[in-house]
Amino acid sequence: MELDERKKTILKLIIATYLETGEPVGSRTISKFNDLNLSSATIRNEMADLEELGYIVQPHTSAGRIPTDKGYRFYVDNLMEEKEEAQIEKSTLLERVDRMELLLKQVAKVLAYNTNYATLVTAPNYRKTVKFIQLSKVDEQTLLAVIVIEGNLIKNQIIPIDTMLDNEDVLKFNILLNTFLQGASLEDINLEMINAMKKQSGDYSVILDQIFQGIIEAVHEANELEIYTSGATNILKYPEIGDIRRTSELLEKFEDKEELSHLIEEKAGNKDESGDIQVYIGEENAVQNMEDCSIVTATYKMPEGATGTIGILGPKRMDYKKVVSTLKNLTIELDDIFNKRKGVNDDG
Amino acid sequence: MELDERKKTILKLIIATYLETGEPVGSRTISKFNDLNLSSATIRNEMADLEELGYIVQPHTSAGRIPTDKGYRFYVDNLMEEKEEAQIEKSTLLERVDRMELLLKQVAKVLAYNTNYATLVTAPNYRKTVKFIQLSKVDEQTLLAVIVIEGNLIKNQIIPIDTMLDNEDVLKFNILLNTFLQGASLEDINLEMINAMKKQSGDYSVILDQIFQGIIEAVHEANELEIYTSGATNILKYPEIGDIRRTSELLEKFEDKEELSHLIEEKAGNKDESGDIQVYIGEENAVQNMEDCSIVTATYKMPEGATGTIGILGPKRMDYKKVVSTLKNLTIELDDIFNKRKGVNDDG
DNA sequence: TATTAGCACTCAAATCTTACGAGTGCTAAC
DNA sequence: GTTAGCACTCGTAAGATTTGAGTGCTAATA
Repeated sequence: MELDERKKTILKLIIATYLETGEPVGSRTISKFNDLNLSSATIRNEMADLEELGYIVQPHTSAGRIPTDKGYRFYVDNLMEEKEEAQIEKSTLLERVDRMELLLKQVAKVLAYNTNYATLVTAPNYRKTVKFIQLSKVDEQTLLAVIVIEGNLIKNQIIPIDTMLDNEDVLKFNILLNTFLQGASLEDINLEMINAMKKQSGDYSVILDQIFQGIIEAVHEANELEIYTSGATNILKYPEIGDIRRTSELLEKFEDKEELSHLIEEKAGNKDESGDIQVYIGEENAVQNMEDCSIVTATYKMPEGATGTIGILGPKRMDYKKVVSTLKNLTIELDDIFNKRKGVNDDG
Repeated sequence: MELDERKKTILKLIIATYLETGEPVGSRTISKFNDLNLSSATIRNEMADLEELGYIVQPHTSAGRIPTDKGYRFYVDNLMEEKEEAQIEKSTLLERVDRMELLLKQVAKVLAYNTNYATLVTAPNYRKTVKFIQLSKVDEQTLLAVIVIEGNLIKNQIIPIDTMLDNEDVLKFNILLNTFLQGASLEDINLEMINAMKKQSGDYSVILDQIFQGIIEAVHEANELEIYTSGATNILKYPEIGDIRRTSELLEKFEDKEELSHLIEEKAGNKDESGDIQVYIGEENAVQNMEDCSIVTATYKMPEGATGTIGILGPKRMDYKKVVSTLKNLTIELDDIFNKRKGVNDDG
């Protein structure tokens, strides 16, 4: 069943009004809009239709209407025109972009600051290859492995050793490690490669084991889907999300990166074009305690084709226009940084 | 005015009961304790005295009594005997202690897990000296400085450069940097030292500036009072702390490391013996929104005399016994790690 | 003199009552 | 197709009533 123009207009007005006030919207409120020139009775008839079609609902008999998930969905897909907002955040984002970790943290922060919602940012899912390895002797019992992953993701690993090593030995190890591992990704580092390296290392194969363990740990850590969040406490600002128990459970969930990554990964599968906006409203998130929340995400893209996600979590009653335009702007900026700027992902 | 034995017993029973139930404690409840053998009327008289002395108070005329800050204080100082609890957490803590940062994070986590309160851990205030510096060339435009601070606190700094450097140059820089900076603390790195180094570096004094900037930034960062927190959302579990607004403000405050450090630094000044427990009850924390909270901290000590703090933040009505014993146990473990174990703070 | 039984009193919390009003659906007239 | 009018619904807010836990005081008791 298609909605005629008038129904669309009325639905749009209802949702827009509800987004602003948070109160159920009555027929008289809508009839007061000048450009409509309809009495409240007419609006009531239309509203009854819209309710029957499942776009709006009455919290109780003698109340105005509020949007259903379906109503929100229709609004987001068909009725909402995006705000073309001034891109104010530009200047705040541009510092210190030389390390991906710091950059993404900053993105999460900026987003939280601009929207007042809880935000999350996933690192791009690119094939994380080793750019550079440096093994150093910190003291007699301790080695330090520094591993720089493509994108300037830096991992440090302390490696305790039993055997005495002189600087000469460490230098040899460095050459060995870099020869084999530079450009390799986690999947490349298999038993075969390890054995080949051990063979070349001669007497030191025992210590090489220790070193490997450390390095694999570090690379593995880097390879996990990393998520950065910010503004989690913003969740508490929206009482509509539920009572304190539910809110607090949601908050805990939000701080559990493990769980969050499931939530996001699943969604990210849908579309891969940079700038694409995905909106998940209420029950569309099949997660407990999230019936009154919406998640809005945007995909950003790196030149190699890897994609990542930035997104916000807020109440269903949220300023979708603003959120979408903010996300779009940020995505554009991110694309810009990744594609034009030097540093973050230098193919050096 | 001194409290006689019976008043002490009654006060202790009142507070213990209130800690358990959370309800105001009436005279009849107390009179039911077998070993007391007093009627409720007698208890009422005693209670009236205790109220006059300021140890307990009635929330309203027809209610039982609850402890005042003064009452809690007396309880903590004089009435509470500590639980000698089995030290269950021992085994969980012992992994990966080779980097101070990871260790302290883990301490915060274990503490939160064991107490169900929000926890915070400050790094020891020892003089952070440079143990080791490694400058590496990651690619043509990028240097990476790795700085290991005493205690295996590791900082990475990406340094973009304009000038071409070959490996020979980098090696020279490394020798120069380590010669001057090893063992130096932040305060030692002054203009004089920098100038001396520049003089020795010959042609490269421009690039040295860039390197210095990076290193100073990293050392500076390491030198800040670092605070690790965990279990912040536990604050939401205690409705007595206030309505949702106050709780959320408190939560935000708790996540602001800056503010937290003030809170803790000020307290830490009091005592310096390892294992010392400090308790701050309600208004004793002159901080907004914390009137219904208590903070319990313990001081741990490193062999060189540096001290740090571990502590919890919870509602005034908390299980002080358990918290104190948990903190004591953890402090003992930390002391143990710092003093006997190798790695975390090796004077090598 | 310390303790206790008894009793009137207080007051928060729970329950019920009432009034209000925003908003609806329906019908009949335009 | 639109609208005016009206009876109806039901959540909310403001009182009124009840209940019960707990007190303070007084007079009797050991």
